[in-house]
Amino acid sequence: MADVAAAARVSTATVSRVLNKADYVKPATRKAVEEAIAALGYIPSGAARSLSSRSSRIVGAIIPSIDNALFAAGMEGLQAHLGERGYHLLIGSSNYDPEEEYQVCRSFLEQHAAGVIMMGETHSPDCLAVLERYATPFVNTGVYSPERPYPCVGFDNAAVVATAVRYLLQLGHRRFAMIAGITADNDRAIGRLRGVRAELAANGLDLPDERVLECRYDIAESRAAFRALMRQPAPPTAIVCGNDVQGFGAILEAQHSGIRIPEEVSVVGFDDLVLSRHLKPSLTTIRVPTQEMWCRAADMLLALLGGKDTPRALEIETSLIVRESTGPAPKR
Amino acid sequence: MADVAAAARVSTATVSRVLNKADYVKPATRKAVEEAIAALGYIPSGAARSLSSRSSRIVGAIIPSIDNALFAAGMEGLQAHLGERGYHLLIGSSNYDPEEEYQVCRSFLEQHAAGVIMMGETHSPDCLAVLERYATPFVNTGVYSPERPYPCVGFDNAAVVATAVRYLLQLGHRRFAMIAGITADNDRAIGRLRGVRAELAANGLDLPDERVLECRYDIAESRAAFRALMRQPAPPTAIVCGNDVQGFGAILEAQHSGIRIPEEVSVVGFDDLVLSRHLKPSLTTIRVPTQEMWCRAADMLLALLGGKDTPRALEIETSLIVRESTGPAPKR
DNA sequence: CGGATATGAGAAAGCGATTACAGGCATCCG
DNA sequence: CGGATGCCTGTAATCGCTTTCTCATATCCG
Repeated sequence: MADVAAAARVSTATVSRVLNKADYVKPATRKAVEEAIAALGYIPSGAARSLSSRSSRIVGAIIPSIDNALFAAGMEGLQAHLGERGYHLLIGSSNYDPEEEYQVCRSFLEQHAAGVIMMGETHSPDCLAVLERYATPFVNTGVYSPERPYPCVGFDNAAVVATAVRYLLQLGHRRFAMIAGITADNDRAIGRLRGVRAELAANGLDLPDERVLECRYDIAESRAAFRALMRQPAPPTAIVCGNDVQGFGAILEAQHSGIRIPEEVSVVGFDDLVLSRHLKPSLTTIRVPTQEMWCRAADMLLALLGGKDTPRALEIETSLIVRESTGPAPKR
Repeated sequence: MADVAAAARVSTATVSRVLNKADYVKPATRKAVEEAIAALGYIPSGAARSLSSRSSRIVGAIIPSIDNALFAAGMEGLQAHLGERGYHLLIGSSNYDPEEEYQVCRSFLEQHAAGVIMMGETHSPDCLAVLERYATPFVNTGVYSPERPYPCVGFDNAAVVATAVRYLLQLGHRRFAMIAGITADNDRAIGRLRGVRAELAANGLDLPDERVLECRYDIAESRAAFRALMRQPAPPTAIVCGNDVQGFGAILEAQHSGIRIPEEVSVVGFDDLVLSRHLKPSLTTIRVPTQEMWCRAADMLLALLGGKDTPRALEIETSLIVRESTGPAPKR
């Protein structure tokens, strides 16, 4: 910076003013500084900046796994969105483990993250404590709980999945099963399971434990789960999956084992990944505008950061996308 | 840090020594400091650290797109690998544009990245210049060019794709087509196209322009490309795809339009994504150990950083995975 | 037992920015 | 024409840490 200042024959303070757009700087001076910057190929030091200004333009996002089309798409959108606003995105993955989430969070704070966006609302006490201690605001995504004190952007997983269940009920299905995500420490997975149970109960139906299989969001495991469900003495006529990847597993396993979807069994997913519309049969699912969700979460976080007032809970609209994997319940 | 020092009744210098593992610190002193750190929930400032030590434990990775299963998996592995070594990973996407790559690179340098890993070997001159100016080492991945001066970890795309072509030739195929990635500014896509052309030429076969369709790594576009190829007056009997996503497009389009794979046409992909083995028919492809590639690239970068000597070009082993999407050329 | 040699810890000078605070110089007004 | 005002720019302290000196103490050896 001193080099730039010398080249432009000004002080470093003036260079700083040019860099930070603010304040009064005579156009001629500004031009001279900008030329010096360009000529020297100068890149300001983010470290020195955030040290000196006690603020960084860094936002951290913690997702369960980068290797998941849903989160990857979200990060792609979030990065672009933050980039346009002059912020940098730090990405970390928690592997669905609150302890890992806490560690990632610490590393973000080490980097002076101005704010953090996390998936879900189940966080370790340590994590919340450290965010509190460093006065770092955060937003939960993928969940909508206006009654809780934490800012969130998302939807009510239980309520949303219930719409899919209602649709299946209308089609005449009475024997349901669920391929659920691992519910341990995963409020979204828990919510979806609870939503299915509740909606069925409201209609006088039961979802017995043997028809709820938990597995990871992984095609091979989901295929195995689907196979196991369909081999039961009285197989379900409708299977609700925790997300689209599990839905893919069901459809692909059906293709391999000759089970006809939706004639023998209907399948619904959750998320509406790109592939869902292309499989055969295409997958009925819940569309979640992921990128929008992350961008709105970023907006909320930036508002919190800027001291602007903002609603502390934002509901994201989802919709049921009916495709080929669901149909009338087979006659028995 | 001063608080910690006060609590442990030592100087900040000693706290620093404890934090940085090195130097002589009496066990009792070390223990006192560590307890103070824990008690106060102290997190050292990465900014101050890298400012003061003129070095950071940050590595930047620039990939074309986060929203691509291949790169996402790579980043997942890379992050874990770097994390184990006490490094942080910064991820940026270039959107296949050298100018964007340059901008991402600048932002990494702003954050004092100690080194950078980039995809491919086609970079803007500005990008190379700025890395040079800030004495920041980098490694190219996904390519193997020992004759070039830049460190790289990957494979020879042309040579690797040629193995798939040879396999198809053995099956009796003579009329080839290719669904290639967009070749502009993409040396991997160019290499794969060149490899197919060269291997065919070596066998006296031609790959006319009308049987080479470029499209993005996107299922919808690839489906359209497959459809277009199969509607030609004399459709190909073998289609080489630029990557697995394009292969998925081919298989899914075939499912929808009733074209039988491999009876009517054989399809090969590239990368071996998880889905490839689960589709029906499953996709013959080239397996690329992505995570290993990125981790080896990280190792090379860290060696460069640490001044250790290391080969400056490392070849990653790939292999042809034969599955159901390829078969003998149909009799005409 | 005295002086050389390790060993452990502190003082203080930066690292590269930001930002009060201060001040120069036109301009403007009475 | 003098002083107030406002625009622009510079000086220097500061951010939280690392790291070089420096020094005190403990250890060792002849």
